[in-house]
Amino acid sequence: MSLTADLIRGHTDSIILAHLMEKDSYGYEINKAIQATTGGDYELKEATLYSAFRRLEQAGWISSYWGDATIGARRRYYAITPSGQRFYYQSREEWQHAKRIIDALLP
Amino acid sequence: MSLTADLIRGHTDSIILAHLMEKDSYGYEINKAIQATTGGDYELKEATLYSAFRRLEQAGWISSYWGDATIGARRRYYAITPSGQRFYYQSREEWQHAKRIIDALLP
DNA sequence: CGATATACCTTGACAGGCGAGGTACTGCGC
DNA sequence: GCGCAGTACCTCGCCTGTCAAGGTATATCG
Repeated sequence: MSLTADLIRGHTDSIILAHLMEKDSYGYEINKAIQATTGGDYELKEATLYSAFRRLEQAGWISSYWGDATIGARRRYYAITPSGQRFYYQSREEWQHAKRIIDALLP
Repeated sequence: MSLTADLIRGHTDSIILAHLMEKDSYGYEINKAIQATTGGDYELKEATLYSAFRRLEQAGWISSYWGDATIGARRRYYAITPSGQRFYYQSREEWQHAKRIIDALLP
């Protein structure tokens, strides 16, 4: 929801990478998965999602390839790279850290 | 630290309000308090702090008055308003919510 | 045939964070 | 007496991430 959007700002990259840790995926599917795991409480806006893909690919944390487009709309699949995996683990630790800090500051 | 800066983005307002819940305070002191409670792990940049004050005052969540400047540099004190208190409690709940969402998305 | 769902993408505006720079006063050491 | 560190405030302008709005194309179902 829009309520929490500002607070989750900055976590988009990690959230996307988390899904790519499981398996290669594409934009639409990732977004559906996020909605599913949060029970509809959160979703990425398309513009946010695709600008994140561009950012992540430029950083070398993901790579992309076109899926088989013999049927249906073509899909651009993304795969996480080794450095992307390292970045993900690091981001998760930073999240744990940030969480502790914010919890300490909001008594 | 710069590491967590992006992740805490968006929590500046709540963090400031949290300190004003205890007592009226001024910029410099609030920042020192944040550094103290986080053991130096986090600090607000001055520009961030003062732009937040402007934002919060415009929103009617805090009010300001000049402290006694008979000695030392003058201080502008800030006090939280009733609507600011309501906003603070609401923000804290939203943080709990956002925390749950992010935890669910970063397994 | 039109609506809906899938699936992608771009543009441009906006807001928050912050580096860099500035002001002014006090107290300390040399 | 002078410079420096600490206290305390403030502004300007850039950068980055988000997202509303708009666009494209295909498959399915009634």
